[in-house]
Amino acid sequence: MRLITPPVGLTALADTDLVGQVTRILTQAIIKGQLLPGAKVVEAGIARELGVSRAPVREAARLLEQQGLLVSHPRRGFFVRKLEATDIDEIYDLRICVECHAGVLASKNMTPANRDMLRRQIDVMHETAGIDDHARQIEEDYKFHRMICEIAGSKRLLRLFDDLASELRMTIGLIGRLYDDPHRIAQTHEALLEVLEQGHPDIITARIDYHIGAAWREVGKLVRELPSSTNGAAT
Amino acid sequence: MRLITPPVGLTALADTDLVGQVTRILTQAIIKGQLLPGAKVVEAGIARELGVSRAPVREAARLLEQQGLLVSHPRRGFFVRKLEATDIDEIYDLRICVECHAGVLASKNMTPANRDMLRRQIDVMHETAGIDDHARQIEEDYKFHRMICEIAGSKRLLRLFDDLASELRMTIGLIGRLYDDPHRIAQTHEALLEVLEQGHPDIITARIDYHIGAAWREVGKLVRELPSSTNGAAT
DNA sequence: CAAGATTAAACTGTCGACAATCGACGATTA
DNA sequence: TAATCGTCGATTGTCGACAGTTTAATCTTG
Repeated sequence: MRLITPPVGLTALADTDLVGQVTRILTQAIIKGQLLPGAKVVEAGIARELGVSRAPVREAARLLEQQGLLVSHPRRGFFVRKLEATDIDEIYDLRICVECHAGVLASKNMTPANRDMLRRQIDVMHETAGIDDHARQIEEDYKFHRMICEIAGSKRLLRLFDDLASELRMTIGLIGRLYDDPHRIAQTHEALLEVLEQGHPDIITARIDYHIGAAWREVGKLVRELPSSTNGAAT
Repeated sequence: MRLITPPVGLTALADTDLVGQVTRILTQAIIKGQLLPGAKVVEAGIARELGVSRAPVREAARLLEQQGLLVSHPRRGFFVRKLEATDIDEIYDLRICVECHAGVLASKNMTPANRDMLRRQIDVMHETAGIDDHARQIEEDYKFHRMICEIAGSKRLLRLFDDLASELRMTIGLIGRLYDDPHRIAQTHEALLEVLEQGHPDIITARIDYHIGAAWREVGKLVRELPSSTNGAAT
């Protein structure tokens, strides 16, 4: 069977997928702090506000639960997850494990195109370093690390990174500021890129371990300084 | 309205936590091969067969999608995921990454109680080695590895392992038999436990890397031997 | 006035229904 | 004859409703 009508290269039009939209909106609301940690997510309320029924909201909430942004107490509803210090530790610990691996894989797939992509991202980081938009700066930082996972070439690795990043984003509103000078952070990434190009697994691992470990220590310090909402959302 | 889609032979269920039950039942149906890879999962059919409405079934399907057991084609429904050879590779690659890390963490938390638990599990593996129940043998193997993740003490690490194992379980019906003598596999785990007790990170990593790598190579060989359903579940 | 009991409101879990959409099959045309 | 179009049944996406449970608000009582 031959191809009868040749494709003309049109972009598929936006699906009116409500579940996906609700998921994105809720995620943004949590990141932006409109939904504070521990807050109850009332299905009917969200549904009314968005002009949809509860069914899509419930399905979206289940997704966000699986993703770690919400917790579900049966018969009582969904609540915005409260990240404890131990959660932060777990996430950063996994990040190190995962990103070290991604780095090694990525270095094997390193092409000029990939190198340029990373290089350009570092440029973007330098550009946004001057602007007073911490959320944006953190986001550009994530983008760089995400690229490494993309280059590693494993869908599951990438999804894992996205999940972890998504959980960490919750803390942006909490922390509110970067833990170091943005330019300095960008420079750190230059060094990281250099090591990736060189391609020695041990060195890459050590470097990424230190890189993320540094962030871990700083964020951990900040989190422990905070009023540190003591309860665990249980009862 | 007649029954259009043929029943899959699912059992009835209780009346609380429907979503959880449907999730478990569908998972089992996939593992046991009642729902073959590529098969369409008709919401109404499943719902009718289980005696519930479509709402819980949809939510369960969404969970299984996030978990990688199902894929969703918008407006066309859910289908049982088809694992390609590259998927197997990704999963085992991640398993190595994750379980090496878990092993190192676990060795730090190693207590007599933990040691005994692992030891007993190896005994169980030896016991079931004689029985002609390959699914059971594989399950006991997973249990041992899961214990290591439990001992590691990170909820996220454990969940990650469960997700990966869940995806791999899909292949049990596909592979159908163990890739090696069960007793020999059990012995391998004894060596693994020994290394864990000793507590040298590098040795642990190397050992687990080799241990899982061996399974990877064997399973990979089996998968590539199969008719290897070439298409991607489209149409 | 405080603590427990009681009642009312709100919310979740689940269901059945309806319109929009998809895939299959047969009709149509060159 | 083969490719395209039109039609129809099956299935999804979404909705509004109802029962049971949880939460709060109010009342009772020592």
